Order: sequence, then structure tokens, then C-alpha cells
Amino acid sequence: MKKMIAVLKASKDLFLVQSAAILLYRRMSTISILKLDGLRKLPLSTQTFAPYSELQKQKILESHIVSILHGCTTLNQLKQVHAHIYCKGLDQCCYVVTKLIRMLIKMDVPVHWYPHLVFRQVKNPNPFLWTVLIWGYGVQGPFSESVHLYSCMRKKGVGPVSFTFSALFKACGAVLDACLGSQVHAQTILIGGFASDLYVGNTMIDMYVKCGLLDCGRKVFDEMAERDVISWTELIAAYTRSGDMKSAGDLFDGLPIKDMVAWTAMVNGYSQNAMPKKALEFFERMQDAGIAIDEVTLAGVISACAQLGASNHANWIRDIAESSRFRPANNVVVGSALIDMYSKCGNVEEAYKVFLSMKERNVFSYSSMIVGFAMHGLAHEAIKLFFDMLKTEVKPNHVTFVGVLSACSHVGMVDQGRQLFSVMEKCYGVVPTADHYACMADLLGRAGYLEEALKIVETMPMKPNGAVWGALLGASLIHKNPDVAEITASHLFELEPDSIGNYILLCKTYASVGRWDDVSRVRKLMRGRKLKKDPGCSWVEVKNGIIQEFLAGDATHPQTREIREALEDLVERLKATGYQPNMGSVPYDVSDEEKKRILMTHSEKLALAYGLLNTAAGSIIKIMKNLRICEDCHSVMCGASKITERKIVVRDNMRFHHFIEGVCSCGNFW
DNA sequence: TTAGGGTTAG
Repeated sequence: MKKMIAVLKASKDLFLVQSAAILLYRRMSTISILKLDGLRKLPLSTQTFAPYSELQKQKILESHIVSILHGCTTLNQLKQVHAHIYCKGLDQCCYVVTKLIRMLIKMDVPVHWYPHLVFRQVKNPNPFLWTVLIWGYGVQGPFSESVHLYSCMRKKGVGPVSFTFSALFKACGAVLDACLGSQVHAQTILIGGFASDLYVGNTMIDMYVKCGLLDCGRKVFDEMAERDVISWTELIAAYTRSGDMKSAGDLFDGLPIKDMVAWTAMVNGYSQNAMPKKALEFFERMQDAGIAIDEVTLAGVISACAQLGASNHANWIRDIAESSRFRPANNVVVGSALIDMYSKCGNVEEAYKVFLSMKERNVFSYSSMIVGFAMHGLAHEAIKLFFDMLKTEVKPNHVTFVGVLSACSHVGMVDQGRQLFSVMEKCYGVVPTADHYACMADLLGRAGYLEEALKIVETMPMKPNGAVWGALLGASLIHKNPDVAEITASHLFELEPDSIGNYILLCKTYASVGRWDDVSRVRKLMRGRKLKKDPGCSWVEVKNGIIQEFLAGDATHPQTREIREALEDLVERLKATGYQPNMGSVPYDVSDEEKKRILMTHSEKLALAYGLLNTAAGSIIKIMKNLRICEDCHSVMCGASKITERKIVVRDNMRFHHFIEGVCSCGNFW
């Protein structure tokens, strides 16, 4: 650096010095301006200006100041440069002032304060200067100010530039005002020339999409004279967000040059739409195409692996992340995604290791870890982490509270949950949403306070959603309360008429108290609505990361006989320790013998037997299930963990159960 | 000036 300055100082060529200085300022953005002061003064000396006209000197000065502005990293530096701008008599130069305002806004200085003040001091603002302010309000709000400024600008007879419309669309998108957006759209056509501008088109697509008018966005796209990869990607992402992967895929196929962002939009689209296998397939195609990846790609793929819940996928993507530039310890996005993934793959210990290794943690990292602990029934750990978080600068958000409340719910910590719920808004500024009421309904309901839960639901300030009533219905089954179940189910059948799970919960609740007539009435209702029960389905991980799937009653596996024998043998040994089949887990009015037979074909039992046969002695057995584990299977898992001396981890659709030496981490409370 | 983003519940 010193050498370079010496060479530059010795140089007589002003343009050489100038361009080198600009390069230096841009590249060494962290170097304080003062350090480079000697260099900054150099080209401004009277001597070196000699061969240039006044106008040229002015232009050089302007571009010089702008390059210094670009190098600023703190507000103080900007203030210093601002003072310098005054000294040099450039405070009326729109070009320089525009750049100053832009930098101020980028540093989150409130637009209405410093930037707007600087703007007011310019006597004849040009369109760019007007626009940068419009853009500033479009970024920070109040967004109405963007529109107001635009009309002021027009009243003063200043014509817009294309950036003016981009800025306006940004503001309309931010307030989801499609009506205003289409008025601005009309202006772009009326004034002429702007509607065909690439930037304007792209921001217009973005605005329509944000306002939920995907078709309008598509129309703009179809009519654009010129498109770039950004136009395509905007629309692809919009389709993925709306769940239309078909249209997203069609567009993607037609995209002439696909860059990393476009590929990532597809990978993450599949991941967000619960198609994790497709996401991984696409990711591999992306890698085969030699496209680089970044933290956003990794986050999506990691989320897909989390959904699959299998250790082999987890280890595979962990290796990729570790060997990339975005290592979990150094990257808060990748780190947080990994915490979630390990929790969902049943390895909460590894999730916590990742959490501890992270140099920076944000609300995603904390919330993911809290939710992870909650999922595994580690409520005390979740709550401790929550209070640790409060000691940092990271503020809890609505997800963090869902995490702590569900942690309380999973272990029956009613008082702690009530306390947190009562202070979440007052002390932490998080306004309870329907999700939080669902957690409360779950917490109180599970713990047996069904009436109190019902009261909360009936008096909550917003309309209860499916999750809220669903929580109550689940609790009604646990506590065998068909009266509350009937009330909740009637709401659920309206809100979610096609959701089979609600009908089944109601049936099971009736069955639990022997009201078989009601059971058949609900079944008839289901048949009338053409609803079919989801078959129970379990997966078990065996050697080399192979995953075996079993449906309830499955007799298609080549090892079926061995599986059945192993299961019968296991149950016999369990009976010797006091186990009795739980007939209440079969919601059918059939004989006890038939109930026993049905119990033996539950998918998680088949998976367990297969796991025992096909994994090494002493290793952990990991099972995933699409539905909630039934009570009978739960007690079989408990017993099996003791007599086979195996740790068994079951992930059902609610949470994780860790069975160790005859005890489940859920404390039989799930 | 414009694109892709990780955590939530029955």
C-alpha cells in the first residue's frame, strides 16, 4: 500500500492517479478516509490541474468525491465527506449530492432526517436527485411519501427517469398497494418509453407479485421487449411461492442462461413445497451443471434434508457445507439451517454442537435450537436457552415463543407456559397470534384443563384457526372427553372439511368411551365426503443409510416372516414383564383377538422388528412415522428399549420420542 | 434501482 502511494505521488499523469485512487477507495472500503488523505489531496493540487479545462477539473473533482463516498463505511466518514463537499462548493451538484444521499440511506439513516435535509438545500434538484429520495422512502417508508414526492417532482416540471418508476414500484410493493401500482404502471405507458425499460419491467413484476397478482406480473413479463435472468427468476420464485412448481419448472426450462440464483429458486421452491426429494434431485443437477452454490442454496437443501429426516442425507449436506465458503460455524444462515436439520433428524446433541460452534447467532439460530429442544421434550433446556437469549442483543420473535410454549406443552409445565404467555407482549413486544393461542390450547388441554382451554379459545381476540381447534381436539382424545371433542370437531369440519385427521380423532375419542354408534356415524360422514384414512406409514434407517418403508399391515417385504416372528417373540418377552396389549388403541368395534391382531401390524412395530433384525447390536434404531404413535406402540417401544438394550428414537408427526432403558423422554405425555 | 433465504403449531 505504501509503495503504491509513493508511485502514485511520483506520477505526473492526473488520470492515472485519479483512476488508481478511485480503485483504491473502492477496494479498500475499510480503510479510513483520513489514512488516504495524502493521496486524496494529491490530484487536487493546482499544479497537476494545469492541462485541463475548468469543466474537466470540475468533473474530475466530482468523480473523485463520489469515489470517496463509495469508500465510506461509517456515518461519521460520510459526515466528513459532506463537510468536504461544502468546502469544495459542490453542495449544489446534483450528481454528488445524489450519491451522498444514497450512501446515507444505505446506512439506514432515516430518510426524513439527514437525507431529506440535504435534498432541501439543493436549489434545482435534477430527476436523479428527486428519484434517490423517492427510492429512499420506497426502501424505508413511509411509503406514501414516495408517491407524494413524485407528484411534487412532476408539479415542478421535472420529468422522471426510469429509476423513478422502479423506486415507486418498490414503494407500492412494500405496502401491497396493487391499485396504486397499476396507476404508476399506467404512467409508465403514458409518459412513454418507460414501459419497455428492463429495470422498470422487473420492478413492476416484483410489485405485482408482492401484491399477490401473479397473473399481472406474468402479463408484464410476457409483454416485455427485453428480459434478463432477473425477470425470469422473479417470476419463477413467484410461482414456487404460490405452490405452482409446474409453471415454475416450465419457465425455468425456457430460461436461456440459468444462473445460481435461478437454480436456487427452483431448489428452494421444491424444498418449501414439501418436495424434499425433488429439491435434492435439482440440487444435484445444479452441481452437475457446474453452478456455484452459496448460503441461500445451502439453506434450502439443508431444509430439504431436514424434511427427509435421515442421517445419511444430513451427513452428506453437512460435508458439502463444511467444504464450502459458507461453513456453519461462520455463517449464521447455514448454521441455523443445520440446527433445525439435526433436530429433525433426531440428533439434537449435534444440533446443539452446531449452535455452540457458531460465531454469530441470530433469532433464527436461537429459535431453531429452542424449537429443536422442544421437539425432543427437552423443555428445561429450551427455556434455559430462551432466558440465555434474553441476555444477548437478540430479540425473541413469534417463532421463539411458539418454541418455548410448545416446550412447556410437551412436558406439562402449565404454570411456566401461562407465565410466558402472559408477559410475551408486555415484556417482549411480541403480540400473541392464533399460533400462540394454539400452543396455549395444547398446553392447557393436554394437561387436563380442557374447560379452561375451551374458554381461552372461545374468548381469544381473533377467529380461532384449525390449529387452535385441532389442539383442543387432540386434548379431548387424550382425556377421553367426547363433549369437548364434539364442539371442536364441528368447527374443524367447517374450517377443514377435507382434513381426514380430525374425523379420525373424533372417532377415536368416541371409541375411547365405547360410543360405537357415534363412531360409525362419523365414519359414514367420512365416506359421504369421500375421505380415506391415510395408512400408517413408518420408515426405519438400517445399515449404510438405507431406509425401509412399512405401511400398516404391510406383508410385502421379503423378510415378512422373520419380521413377524421377531415381533411375536418380542411381545412374548414383554408380556413376561407385565405388558398387556392396549385395546383402546384400536378404534374399531371388533373382538379383542382382532384388536390384538391389528395392533401387531402397526407400521412402527414392523419397522422396529425390521430394525432389530437389520442393525448392529447396541446401535440406535431410528424410526419415523407419518401419524402420531399410538399408545400401544409407545409402550412396546418403551419395553423393547429395555429388554433389547437398544436406544430407540421415534419421530412421529408430533415430536421425537427417545426410548432408553424402558423410559421415554416424553414421560408418557404426548 | 431489479431476482433466490434458514426457525412455527394440532
